[in-house]
Amino acid sequence: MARGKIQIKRIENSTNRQVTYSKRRNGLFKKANELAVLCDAKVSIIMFSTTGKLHEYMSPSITTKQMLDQYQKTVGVDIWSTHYERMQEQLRKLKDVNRNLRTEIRQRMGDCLNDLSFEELRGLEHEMTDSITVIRERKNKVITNQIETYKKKLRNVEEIHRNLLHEFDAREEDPQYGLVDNGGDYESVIGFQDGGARNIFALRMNPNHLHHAPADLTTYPLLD
Amino acid sequence: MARGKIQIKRIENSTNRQVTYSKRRNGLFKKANELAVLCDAKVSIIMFSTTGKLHEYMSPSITTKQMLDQYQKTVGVDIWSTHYERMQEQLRKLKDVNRNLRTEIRQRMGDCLNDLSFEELRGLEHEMTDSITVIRERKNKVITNQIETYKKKLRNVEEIHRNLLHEFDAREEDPQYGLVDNGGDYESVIGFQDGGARNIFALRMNPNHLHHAPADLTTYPLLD
DNA sequence: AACTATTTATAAGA
DNA sequence: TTCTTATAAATAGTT
Repeated sequence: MARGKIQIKRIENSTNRQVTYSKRRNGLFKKANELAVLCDAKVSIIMFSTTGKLHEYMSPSITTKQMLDQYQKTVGVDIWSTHYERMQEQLRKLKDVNRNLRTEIRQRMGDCLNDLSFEELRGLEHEMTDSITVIRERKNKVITNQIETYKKKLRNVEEIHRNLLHEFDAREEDPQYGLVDNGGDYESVIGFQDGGARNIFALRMNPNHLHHAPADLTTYPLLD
Repeated sequence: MARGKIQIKRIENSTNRQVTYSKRRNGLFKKANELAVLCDAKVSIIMFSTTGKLHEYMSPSITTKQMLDQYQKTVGVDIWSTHYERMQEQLRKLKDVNRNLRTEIRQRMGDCLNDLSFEELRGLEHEMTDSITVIRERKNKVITNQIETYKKKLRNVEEIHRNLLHEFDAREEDPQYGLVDNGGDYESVIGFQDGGARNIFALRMNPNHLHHAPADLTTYPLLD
């Protein structure tokens, strides 16, 4: 628009195009700013050059996000919907899976059996009976291991006890060490063994008094 | 910029401001289009007037969505992250819940027992034993009901059979009806009872040959 | 919406 | 990139 009129069509000379892009971009942003100030409007310009470089203008006192949120609200179409779609699908699938898992657990707890056929009930009973066998074996293994551990600890404590008694006798026979009396409280020495002796008696408690609190299904919210 | 220079500041006269907004908006869009064509660039202008009215310009051959997607990709996802955050949190929670449910089922199937203490194993065993009782009761109720149903159907079929025989005898004594012989295939009549008679024999099959295929845990993907 | 005096933008050259 | 400048384009105020 100076030194000669030009056709409005793509500038073929690359350098020329680049220069014009830079000059006109500044002009456009200046005009945009004047418009925003003069008319108290919100103006947003986003542009990409051929090479993919981003330039943007925003009215004073507004962020890009505010601008685009308002745009979204005004147009009424959710610009970001496609970005949500995959997530929403994922959520839906997870909720389904969740429901199925929950139902399966309920059935294994004796609830929600009304939908099961005779064959399914037979299978479930059979499977659970097998599982209980496994659980019982594991339980016995655990308790056996525990008892073994306590036996070893007990043997250890007894050994220490014997040694102490032995040393005590030796000193009694040789008065040069003098006689130390702590009231015969050997427990205090045994106590150093991490309370092992005490726990042995704990095993004699009636196990029926130990209560198992299974995880409540309601502690896994479905998040609807 | 004609007939006198103006200050770049908000135009107080409302009508004047409105007119200027309209004129300059057209000018801005024209400039934007020239720039887009001359320099082969993608240009997007979004603007709101004081009254909230929306006007927009997009380069030829690009949609608003493409433009904003490219913008998003260039700037980074930070702009939309707040939109995602709640969903992502939801997804994370659901996956956690899912994992817990899965573990619980596995334990009830006799897997993953290594993390359980003796008390927990005892509780699980006890609980499952109780559940099996419930399942067994339900199973027996179902099969009892089924047997009752088949008994009724059988009685019904026998009744029909008797009536047919009776009618057959009556017609044999009264030749005016003529003699109809379908080869003695009374099954075809019994068959009308929804195959009931046949199913009765099905019950005599060795139930051990019926196989229960429990839902495979792997059919509930975790969607990581 | 049209006109037009004037300002502003800018193409080409340095 | 920046400056210059002749000229095209935009537009403020008016009709």
